[in-house]
Amino acid sequence: MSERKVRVRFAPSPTGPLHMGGVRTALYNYLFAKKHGGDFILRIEDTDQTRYVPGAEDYIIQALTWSKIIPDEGQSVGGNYGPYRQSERKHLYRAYADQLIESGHAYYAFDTSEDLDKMRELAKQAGTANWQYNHVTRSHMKNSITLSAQEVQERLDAGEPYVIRIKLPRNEEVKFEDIIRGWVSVNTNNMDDKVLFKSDGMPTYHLANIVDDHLMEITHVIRGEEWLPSAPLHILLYRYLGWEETRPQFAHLPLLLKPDGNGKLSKRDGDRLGFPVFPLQWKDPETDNISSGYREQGYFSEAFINMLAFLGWNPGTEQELFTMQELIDAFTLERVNKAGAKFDHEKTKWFNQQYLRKHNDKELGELLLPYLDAKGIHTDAEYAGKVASIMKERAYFVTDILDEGMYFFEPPINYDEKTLEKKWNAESRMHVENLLHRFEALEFFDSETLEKNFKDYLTEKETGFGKVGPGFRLAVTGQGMGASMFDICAILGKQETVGRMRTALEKLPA
RNA sequence: GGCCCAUUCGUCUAUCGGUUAGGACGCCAGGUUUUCAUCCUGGAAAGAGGAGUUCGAUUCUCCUAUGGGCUGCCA
Repeated sequence: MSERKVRVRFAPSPTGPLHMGGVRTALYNYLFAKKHGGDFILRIEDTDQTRYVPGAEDYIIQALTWSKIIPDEGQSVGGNYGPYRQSERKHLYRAYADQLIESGHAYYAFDTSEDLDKMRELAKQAGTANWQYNHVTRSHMKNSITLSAQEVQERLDAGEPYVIRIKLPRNEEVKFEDIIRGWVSVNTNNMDDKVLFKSDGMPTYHLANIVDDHLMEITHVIRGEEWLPSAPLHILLYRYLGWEETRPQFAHLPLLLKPDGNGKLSKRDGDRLGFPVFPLQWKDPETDNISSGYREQGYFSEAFINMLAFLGWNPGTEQELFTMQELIDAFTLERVNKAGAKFDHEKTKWFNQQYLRKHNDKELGELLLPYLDAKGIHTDAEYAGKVASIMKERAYFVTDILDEGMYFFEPPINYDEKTLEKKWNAESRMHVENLLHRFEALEFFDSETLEKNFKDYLTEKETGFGKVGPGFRLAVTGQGMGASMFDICAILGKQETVGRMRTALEKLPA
């Protein structure tokens, strides 16, 4: 057992915006690293130049920054194991592919993509299993196993395109112990001779991944379940490269599933079911299509992260609200589930509501200012904070406070029609008029005074709340429901309140 | 099709052989509230099916079913 410092990496491919499943993978890596006093490394796996999407790498960094998953090493922060972008490490990989050829664990293959497509098509038409380049079929293909050494050399010298494939042994059981899943075993007869080095001079994921993890001294590979089938190949690569001693341990995470039906959560599901699948908004550089993001939808990153942490992991206690530090302290890979987790948007909203309540009124007031500003309303954080203090208990998002409480910031322009129809009549009109006069005479305009005064009025008139309240609310807020009228009036202040009552008496039908 | 992985309330999950199978979201009912929301109380709701091991299986093994992943010179 080595005493190596824990080093993990998150290795996304910049082929588009990072989706929430990717953020969770990054999060688990981060939590594991911090829990063990280790390093969290961000490595960009851009070996497929055809799928490169401009802006994707920047998006990944911004998404992690917003999520407060901060890399210790990476292209943007530096480190002693760089570069951290595989396209800039291109020169490193070839030597390892050559090493594998020399040791007999890899070979040149000259078959073109078209050749292979044809083979697959033929197999499909014959109704047989998928065609694979493996220990059986390789003896019928153009490669350095079937061709003479001289012909191979001639083709190489002539600059003919080729790839380098791993040469898998026959009928060998490859076993490894996954931290989350336990022992996993695959027979090499069921695996194929994967391409390690492409004809464009770039390594494939398989080679680059192993080489980089080794060179960067990665101790634990924590990645999605979609990699489980190729893990045995990676095990073999470590063995053939002579790196078994320092081979990282593997942990394959369960997938995030769509809320309804089954299958991996995808961008489409978010559009279809009305929730974001991306942490940040993303504008597709080609189509200009916009995909919504949690940040733009008004989620606190802490709520988003807390929710993600619980999708596939739990601490075994009944605590559900965790700060990042608490997550770090509580996290263990052993408590990660094996089965995929369906995403639940309702629970996500609930998490946000919980975090909303954790903020004090002043903080909420400050958070409201930019939204108010956007509406052309200029006020101060203190006033917005007062509004937040009585509106926050009915809000899931900061913006709910405005959606349901715009009347705090501007007088009602329209009055709720239903309430107008049902509750506004000669009697309620008279009550508002009477209240107006009483309120005008008040010296103090706090909630308690107003309530007492209002109730005294009810007693005097020998009437009930139901006869007076709705009309009063309508006159001041234009709404039929909402927070305590006394709180509302106290915040609006005497002048504004009586002014609105007066306006209502003028504007509303007699 | 083949290989691999998985399977507890609608959803996220607890349980590491013996529990009235617990919690949370959501849902329903009642209470509080002038109203809405909050809050409080209560309720409905689960071990895929079948064998085996065991004094005893949700828990261990096997089979079946179902679901998922992979099966590219993509990651």
